Amino acid sequence: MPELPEVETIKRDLEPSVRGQRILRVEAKPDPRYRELEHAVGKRIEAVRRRGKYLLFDLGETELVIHLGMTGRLGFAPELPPLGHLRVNFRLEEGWLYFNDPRRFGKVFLVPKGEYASMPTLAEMGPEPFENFSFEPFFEQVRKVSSIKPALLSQRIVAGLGNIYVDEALFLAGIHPERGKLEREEAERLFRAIPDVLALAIERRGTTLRDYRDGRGQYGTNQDFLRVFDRTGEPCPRCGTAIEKKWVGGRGTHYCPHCQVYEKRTTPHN
DNA sequence: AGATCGGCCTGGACGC
DNA sequence: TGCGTCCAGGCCGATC
Repeated sequence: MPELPEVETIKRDLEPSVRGQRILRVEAKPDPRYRELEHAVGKRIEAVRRRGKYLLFDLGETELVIHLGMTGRLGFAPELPPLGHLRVNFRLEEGWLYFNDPRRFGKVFLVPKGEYASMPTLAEMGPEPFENFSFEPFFEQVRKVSSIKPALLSQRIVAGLGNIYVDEALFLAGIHPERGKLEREEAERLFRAIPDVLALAIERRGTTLRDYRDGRGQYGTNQDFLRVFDRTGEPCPRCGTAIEKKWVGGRGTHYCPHCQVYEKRTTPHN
């Protein structure tokens, strides 16, 4: 469910509410997805950060790592909301930090600060698209991949893209999702498109297709601005050709068959 | 070493 | 109405 823009929105919503508060109690059923949480009791939340799609709560020597999976929803409220799948509840000094997750793909781990061995994707996360993202290392990677979409979903080339924003960025860059071995000009377009797509989605507080809510339980608005994702059969906003859907790397993939061709272009695009 | 596939879960949409 | 099937924003480990 949540990709970088959604997680960033939640982070910005929660930080001012929970920073400085002590964790008084933790409620969670025994489950390998919710690990070592008893050690959070008594700790103060010193800061809230985001890395890719992961939320990191600094508790001093330890760190609370939360990944929302597909349907996870994290929020802060004076009282626990009446949600049907509350998995982990943190009682703070002034309210509750709650984690609701119907499908239980999410994870809540307490780890020694920076110890991410139990979460390989986080441990091997690529650069943040708004911080240390630079073109040449990006090009070095994408010039070698066999298929660009699965490569971007791996989080190793750049952090934070999921199924929605990969499709949107590839559309904006005019690149077919299965294209491999990108040339420099394609890589340049994609390198620009990634932060563009993500920044606009953050401004719009994320994309709510079904489950996503921000840190206050509200919808995002970016779903109204998607160009290809979930728009199968609708006209391409650039050329009018019907958007197609196919399976790439096991994920439903939306693209314009006219603007995003598999072969190398012989004429400059846009 | 890299790519691919199934598994993890529940709920909603759809077809009959 | 009810039932079966398929699909979903992500990650991980096994296998080729």
